[in-house]
Amino acid sequence: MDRLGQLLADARKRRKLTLRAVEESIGISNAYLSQLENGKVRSPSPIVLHKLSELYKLSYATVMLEAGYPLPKNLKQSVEENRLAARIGHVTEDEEDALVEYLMFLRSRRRSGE
Amino acid sequence: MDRLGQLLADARKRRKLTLRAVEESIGISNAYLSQLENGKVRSPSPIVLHKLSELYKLSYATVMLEAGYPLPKNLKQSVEENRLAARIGHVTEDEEDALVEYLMFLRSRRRSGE
DNA sequence: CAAGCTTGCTTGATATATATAGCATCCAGG
DNA sequence: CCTGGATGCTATATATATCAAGCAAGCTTG
Repeated sequence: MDRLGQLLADARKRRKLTLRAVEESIGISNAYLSQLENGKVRSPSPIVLHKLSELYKLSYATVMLEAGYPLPKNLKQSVEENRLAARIGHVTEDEEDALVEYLMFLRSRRRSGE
Repeated sequence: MDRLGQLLADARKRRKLTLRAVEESIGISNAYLSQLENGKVRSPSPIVLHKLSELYKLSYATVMLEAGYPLPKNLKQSVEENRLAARIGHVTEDEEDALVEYLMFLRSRRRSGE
């Protein structure tokens, strides 16, 4: 049930790194790393996991999964939604706000019978 | 800067859900949801974000990205442009037309100095 | 108006992620 | 031996995620 710790510890040893070497390299304290590897952390930050994945050359997705976090299902939905984005292209934040507001206006008008 | 909160708030309203309805639905306290939407949470758990994404029918990848978490590599790029779509949700073809037209209007007006 | 809801928000409490400091063991060289 | 560094670990402190309770403003219905 604590496979994440094992995974991280194995990977670190495979790379022949000490806890303090990792700490120096990516700025995560050796104390915390030790707890991570010994299963004493329930929900480490994805940012921590990402740094470790990169340093150890592990798949970030795999590590996230092992940590018990969900992964994005697939690109399907994103790609679908992307139709609008593709058509509109890049928008500034202000433009985005304006568009959202305008859309809500459009819809409220339609609902109340024009 | 607190775009995650905006994203989540917009999506919830689009689904016409109250904070307490969401709480009941996925077991995240309305108090915490409020803080989330108002940018008072720095690093919400991916599990929370996942539940919200599903309930609101948002792309989990987009939400994660907006929260400042890294994504598995191949996903990242395709979703980056997709913020607008996630915020706006599904639009009919007519609405899409109207939005594009409105955006062009916005831009033309700005270019001519007013 | 009053009583009672609904809704969003704030406050106070608890849990836990993460850091700093320090301990125990091991091993190398003098 | 013994001193000193390296290594993994523990203990304590601080920040912050998350919840339970409750407040304020707005509706609604009598």
